[in-house]
Amino acid sequence: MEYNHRDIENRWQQWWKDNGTYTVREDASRPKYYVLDMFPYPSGAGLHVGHPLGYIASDIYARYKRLCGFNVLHPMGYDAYGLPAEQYAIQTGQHPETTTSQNISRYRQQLDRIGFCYDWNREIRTCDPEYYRWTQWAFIRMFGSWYDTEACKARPVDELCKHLDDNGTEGLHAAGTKELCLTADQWKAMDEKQKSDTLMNWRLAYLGNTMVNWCPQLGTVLANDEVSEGLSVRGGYPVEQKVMYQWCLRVSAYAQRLLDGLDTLDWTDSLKETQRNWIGRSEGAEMRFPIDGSDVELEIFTTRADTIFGVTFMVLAPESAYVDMVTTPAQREAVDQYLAAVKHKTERERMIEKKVTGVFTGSYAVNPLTGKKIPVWVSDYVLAGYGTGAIMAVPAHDSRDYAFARHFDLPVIPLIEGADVSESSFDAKEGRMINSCGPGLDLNGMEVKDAIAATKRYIRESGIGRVKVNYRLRDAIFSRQRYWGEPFPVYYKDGIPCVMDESALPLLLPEIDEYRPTDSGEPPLGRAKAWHTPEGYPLELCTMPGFAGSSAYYLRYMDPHNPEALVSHEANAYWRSVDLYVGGTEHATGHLIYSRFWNKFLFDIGAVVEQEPFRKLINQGMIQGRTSFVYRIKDTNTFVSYGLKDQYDVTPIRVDVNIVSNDILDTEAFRKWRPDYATAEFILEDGKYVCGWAVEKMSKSMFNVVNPDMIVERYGADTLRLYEMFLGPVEQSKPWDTNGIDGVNRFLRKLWNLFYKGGEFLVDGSEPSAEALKALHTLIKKVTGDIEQFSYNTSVAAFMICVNELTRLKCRSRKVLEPLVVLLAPFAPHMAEELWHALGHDTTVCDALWPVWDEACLVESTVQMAVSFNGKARYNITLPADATKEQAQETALAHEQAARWIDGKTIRKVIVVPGKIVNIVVG
RNA sequence: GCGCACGUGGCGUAAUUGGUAGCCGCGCUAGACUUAGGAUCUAGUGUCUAACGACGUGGGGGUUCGAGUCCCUUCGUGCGCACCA
Repeated sequence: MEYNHRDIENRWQQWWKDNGTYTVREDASRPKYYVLDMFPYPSGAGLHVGHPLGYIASDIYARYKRLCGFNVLHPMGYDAYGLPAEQYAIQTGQHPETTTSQNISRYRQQLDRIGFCYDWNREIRTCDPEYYRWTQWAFIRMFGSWYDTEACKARPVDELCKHLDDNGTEGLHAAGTKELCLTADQWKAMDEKQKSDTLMNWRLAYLGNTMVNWCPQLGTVLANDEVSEGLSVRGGYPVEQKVMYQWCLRVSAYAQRLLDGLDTLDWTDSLKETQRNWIGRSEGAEMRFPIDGSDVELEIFTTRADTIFGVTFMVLAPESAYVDMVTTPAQREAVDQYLAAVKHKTERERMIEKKVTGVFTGSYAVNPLTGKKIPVWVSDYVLAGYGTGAIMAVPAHDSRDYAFARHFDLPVIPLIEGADVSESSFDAKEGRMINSCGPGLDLNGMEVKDAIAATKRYIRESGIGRVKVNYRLRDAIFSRQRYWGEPFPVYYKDGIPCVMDESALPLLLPEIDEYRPTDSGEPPLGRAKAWHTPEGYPLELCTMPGFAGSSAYYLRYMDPHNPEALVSHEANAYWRSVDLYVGGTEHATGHLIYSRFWNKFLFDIGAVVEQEPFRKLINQGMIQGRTSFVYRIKDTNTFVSYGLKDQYDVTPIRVDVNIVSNDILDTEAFRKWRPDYATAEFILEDGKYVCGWAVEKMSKSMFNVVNPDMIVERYGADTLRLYEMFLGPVEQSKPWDTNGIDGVNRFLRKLWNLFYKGGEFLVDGSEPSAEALKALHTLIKKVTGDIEQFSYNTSVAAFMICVNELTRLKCRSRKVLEPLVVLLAPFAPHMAEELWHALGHDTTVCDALWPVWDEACLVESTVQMAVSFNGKARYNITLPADATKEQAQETALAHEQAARWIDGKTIRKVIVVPGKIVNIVVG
């Protein structure tokens, strides 16, 4: 019987389905293991060859853990809300739900063909009301919570209200948008609307006027991680800054815990570093500078309080509330002009230009240490969103301040001995302080480090400010002006935002006739009929962002059909958290921050038992596409082959990789590809049209998407699985190519031929030779170690070596081949299952026992001999079995010679290579 | 600019973690077999050399009996943050 992948794979996929092989139940008698993939967004292009890279890696691990006796949870679902489906809906009028479920069926079909061990009974979709009711539920709970910065946890808003009733803000330690100061009487005197507005300052889910990233083309706001270099990550449209009244999540309250938690995680250092960067903790001080001749005090944040004697001006962010307060009538016009100019520039333009701009407000601040008057300026190099939106400028020791001072001819006072500030600032935190003496504080002669400490102490004692930790991490903007997302369980009662009762969930996404914003500029939900509560209060028109549904999905898999809770306490206490999470590194500052935040919040309210959602994380590399190009001669419909293109004036055009083979274009298929090209002419080289190529991200718009279906069809799923693993380390990105796939396929056929020859099943009960056993046990040892380290490429190589060896030995022994099948099961489950049953088993290979290697088999063919050296040290040397006496003596002699180097030191290890000595390790 | 990775044959990669550099696969070369294929098998394949041999892990330097691996420096690539005070 020949190896027929189609027959085998179809048959066993059906069998697994019929027998519920991958159904998982909680089982207290076995240890649990939770393996999770980042669930995909079901795009219209279908699954491409890059998706399965991570899925295969996790599938191998899940299957391996099961063979080792763990009860493995390995679920899959869909991140179903998203922009592409909505944009498609706007164009075609088709309901996003329709296209989304079509795409999901396609994904499911493709996934099934690869033979994953998912428990599909646990499938979830974020757009399913039975799922998103728990997203809405979490939002309601966040709305009803505030963050106690002393207890370091979320607490119910009722307790906050009680505190305000009793003490006002006195003794209140709460993470808030602003520092509020209220007496109990002031609080109690507020009406309902005022109280609601005030509480927004502390709620974890709150409505606030915040600077948002507004994308006009998409008609919606975006979170910071959805914007890159001033462009939207999805679509690449320009993004501008704008103040809007939006729902936000107070992620910033958890900044320190998100930072601390990283130390407990088994993630790569680079990913942790990325998150640390994103959280951006910096220790510094907040200081107040009074404005001369006014009651206003400017509050600034600095990490270089030690440079306070070098402050020669102050700078405000254009959006800062201080600007209005300190601008003098004489400067009013100039300032307004500047603000208008800044406002017209997008963030991207600001970043590209990097020109020094600014305007004087007319006011002077007073340096609290020297009493000197210093001018207050406005400039867009100061960011409104960081610190207090105002800075003290120290041009001698900050390059940005330096550039500004030089441009506007402001004084520069050097504060560090020997620092040359004639050409540029001296930013390093080292050296001895000079020019730094004033009433109450003398830093002269101190090292910078000590000066920072001394200044901090002074600030605390003198009351001119306070030591403060600042984070770069901002609150997450949670409103999206879109249709295809979770509706907020929020209504407005006389303008006061209220959340719905949990018992009323889910709040279903209403049907609308068109998916565009309304003519009056309201979000699409403004088109919904009867979009109000039974009492007639209007419902929120925005929907939640993409990360809402993906923030707690891993919890729902534990208990996917529970109508009472997101996850029952029992299920959560059993599965706890994800032991292994596999996904792309692109989620480092998005999903992986939000999920950790969400989980910590759920932990605070007692809904889950673990502080961190993902114990270990592996980032699979991206499989890039290899885009093919054709070259059209300008203003013609003639295309010139790659080698001749330099002779013409050409435009490169991307062409569908599926009509290109080995860089040769199928010209007939090209003519049929697009109506424009039906009449295309070609200038060929050697009768062929050669395409150019480039490595780019695999995406539909680049026409470089390769679907796994063709590979599965031609070579089978087992070959695809092995090949994707064989390509290189899972973490590494690489362009897709099929150059080595034949080798992997050949290996599977060779392995098959160990069991079958000419249609006959040849495995027998004979005793294996020592060599065959050695080959097997070497493999067991290697593969077991490799799987634990996700080094699958070397595992596949080890399989090849073993099979080649067994083929050479003509080994047909069941004692070798049966364990081999078990080892194969995680990698090539279909073939393993087929062979397992051929060996006479009637249960699945998934329930077999992972073999343990026998060290004795590995050393059996070598002999151990003891060599003593000077009577002081004694150690073992392993020589090959066929080593001659002469060789052994030679070895001993070599030791003696080597001993001259080691002179009195202890011998730790001796490494002997067959025949000759290499070295002696001494300690 | 700051931070984090990484750099090995024609290609993808490996190296027991400081111990024979190049495992395994692709490709290539030669041969065998054959109703000829996108099949299978055998041998060879880092560079230079007719050969002995020498050289070889981006470049330079160092530690070590011994360095792809550790340290310094330089160049190059990728990723993250980026006017964050």
